[in-house]
Amino acid sequence: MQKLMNQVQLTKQLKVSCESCSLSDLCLPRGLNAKELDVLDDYIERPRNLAHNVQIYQPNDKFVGFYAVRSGGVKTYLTKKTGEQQILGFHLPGEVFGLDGLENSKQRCYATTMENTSYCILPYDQLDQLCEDMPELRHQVCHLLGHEMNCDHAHLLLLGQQTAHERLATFLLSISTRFKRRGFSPVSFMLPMSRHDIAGYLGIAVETVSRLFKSFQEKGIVKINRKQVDIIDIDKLNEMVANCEDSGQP
Amino acid sequence: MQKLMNQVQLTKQLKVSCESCSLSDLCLPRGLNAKELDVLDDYIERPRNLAHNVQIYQPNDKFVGFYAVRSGGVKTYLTKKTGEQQILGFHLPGEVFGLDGLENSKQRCYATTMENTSYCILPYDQLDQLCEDMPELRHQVCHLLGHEMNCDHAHLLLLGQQTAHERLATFLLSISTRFKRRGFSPVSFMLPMSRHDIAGYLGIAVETVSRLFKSFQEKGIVKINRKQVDIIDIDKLNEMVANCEDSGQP
DNA sequence: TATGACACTTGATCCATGTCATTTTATTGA
DNA sequence: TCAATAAAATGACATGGATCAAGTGTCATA
Repeated sequence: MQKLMNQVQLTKQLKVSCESCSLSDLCLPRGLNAKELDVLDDYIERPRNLAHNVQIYQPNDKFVGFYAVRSGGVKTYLTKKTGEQQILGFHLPGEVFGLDGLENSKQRCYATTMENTSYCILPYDQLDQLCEDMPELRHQVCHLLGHEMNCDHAHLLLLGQQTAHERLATFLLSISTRFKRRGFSPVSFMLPMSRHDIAGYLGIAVETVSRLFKSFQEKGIVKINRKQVDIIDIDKLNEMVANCEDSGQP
Repeated sequence: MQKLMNQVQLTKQLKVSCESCSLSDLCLPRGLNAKELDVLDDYIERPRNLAHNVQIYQPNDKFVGFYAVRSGGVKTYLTKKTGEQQILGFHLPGEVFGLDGLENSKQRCYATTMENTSYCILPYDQLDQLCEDMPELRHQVCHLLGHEMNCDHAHLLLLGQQTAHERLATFLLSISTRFKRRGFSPVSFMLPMSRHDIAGYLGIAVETVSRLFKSFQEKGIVKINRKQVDIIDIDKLNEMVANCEDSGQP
């Protein structure tokens, strides 16, 4: 019996369809009906596995399609000639990246794994074709693009107007929210990225990240042990960012 | 004869079709054939005129579609509760804005005119419908979205990794390029935005903008008179930003 | 041509972060 | 188990821009 179960699970894993993927309702297929999902499914290039710190693409690489993270984590970034990286985004399981290739069918930034990572590819030509007959998919793609854009805008506000304290608090809350979304604890998690990458995302120095983590800890807001984060006082974090974005709500 | 000419011109102006618009090959219709253009044309809401400093939309307003600037200039921005504005983009004639509404059919940022401005609206529902039968339009929309995204990414690099000098140089070169694109002088132009807005875009203080303009002028790079900019030494400007983005090219 | 109102400039001062140097801690691999 | 290496933390110091506080110029309106 146990053996049979394993067999079934193995088959499912081998198929790795969107339908069987636990992340599908966080990912691009969200909102599609079973039939639509089935069509889309046929075109998806099934998960590839990469080790830690492997480059997935770089500027001028041909744009093949959207990438969906299944496990692990990916960072996208631009660099200065002097080497500094500006991290554009961290991409966790269920999230999509690679949209920067849409403008000219060439990638514009770098994408690199932050740990052992598996991902799917949604080839753009097929996706585009499917959009012709599937309004729902079209909307889903636009929703996704709009979402990315709004994330970038929030990131611009962070880099342009927030203090280092506010930036780190915003960052922790963002990661927390995303763990929660996947059904994990929003107050106790393992960061997938290095201090260096956090600094690159927040536009501050690594040393500042270290010092701020220490300061947050001393204030009893979080407990940090290397990459393990435990949020002790999430209200305090929310308070810290209360003035940061004015969404027009009261 | 003269009278007839005027009559013809008047008719064309009244119609204000994309076909007759001098900006159409910079704008969304770029790349569409005459027939496609004609179909699109029917759906476009014809130019509206607004005075200086008028709000076009704000967060939570219903998303109606894309906006195309015909004349004047528009800024889009987010604000902190304390009032600071992070300018997300300046939108000059021929450029499109309002894409932030794609995520949830609600605008997420503010859009305000910077001078007397006229613009067209491309209603989203119709645009989406047209995309079904017009692959070229679909590609054009994706191209546009990709472009916006890449602009935001360059802006992130600017805010996260560049010095104030580099930021201002990058900004001047960007405006210069966009004037050139429209067929105007790339070295002598009138800025449509205030010092305050430049500061908000670059993530620095107004005072710093003033001092940097002065410093650039003393170095013989530009001549600034209020909003009138004359670029004296564009090579120097390019030099200043040479290390800023590494596009992977040699 | 006076009178605000506002945008911009300039100067003086301060401080939040960056930079550089060193130590500590974790990780890897022989 | 012990280097060897890399990542993170810490300390001392420097500084690019922010902030605050006057000024000056410009434009609109009466």
